[in-house]
Amino acid sequence: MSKTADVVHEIYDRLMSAYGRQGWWPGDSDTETVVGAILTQNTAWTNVERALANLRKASAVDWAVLRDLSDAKIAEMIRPAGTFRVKTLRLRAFVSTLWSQHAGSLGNMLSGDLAEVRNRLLAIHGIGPETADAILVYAGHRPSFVVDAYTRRVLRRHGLVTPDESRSYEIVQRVFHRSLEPDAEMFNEYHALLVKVAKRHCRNRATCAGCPLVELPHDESL
DNA sequence: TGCCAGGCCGGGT
DNA sequence: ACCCGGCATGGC
Repeated sequence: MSKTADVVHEIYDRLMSAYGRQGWWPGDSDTETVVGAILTQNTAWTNVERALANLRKASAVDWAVLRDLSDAKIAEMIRPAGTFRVKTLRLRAFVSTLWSQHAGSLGNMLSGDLAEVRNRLLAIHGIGPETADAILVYAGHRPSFVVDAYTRRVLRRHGLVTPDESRSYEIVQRVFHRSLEPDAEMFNEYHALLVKVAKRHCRNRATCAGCPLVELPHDESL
């Protein structure tokens, strides 16, 4: 048992004890989860919710409906999410691939060999590593750890990766994959908990106090 | 008021 | 292999 794995487990246990289950995207359809994953790229979640509300009102959280909607209509509805022209094209690319390669079935698209499914997602214009993993975990219920800026920061701060290593998505993800059992439900919670703790405590030095991880060995300068 | 949010792409080094 | 500018709304 490596020391790294112990710390990775310890962090999870502490965050879960402090905050409990986050239950990200619990009642939403997998379809809405995918749309949300694309809309939330570099965007505050409150803005994504407005966009999703517009789509719901138009019954557009549906692959066939989205397929038949014009770019202009989609752009208008998702406008509150920001970068809406770009995201319209990204949704279009996803819908297009879903129909051309998977008969419009998300379940079909997300089943099969995990590495292959992930590579297929990455091949879609606008789906990068984080969005692909978010789709896999939160919509596909597959164990592929989501790495974001918060994740990198926590690993860095607690000495699980060097600042240099923390820039590599691959390296950061590997820390989790080598330390944890491949459990989609746990990966779901772990990522959500990291976002939670970082938002509360990592904004600046002053908010560090009270962090559930403050008693673990760490370097505040990171 | 500026900076940032649950990134990604394309072009340049 | 990295680094950077662009994308754009709403909240603090």
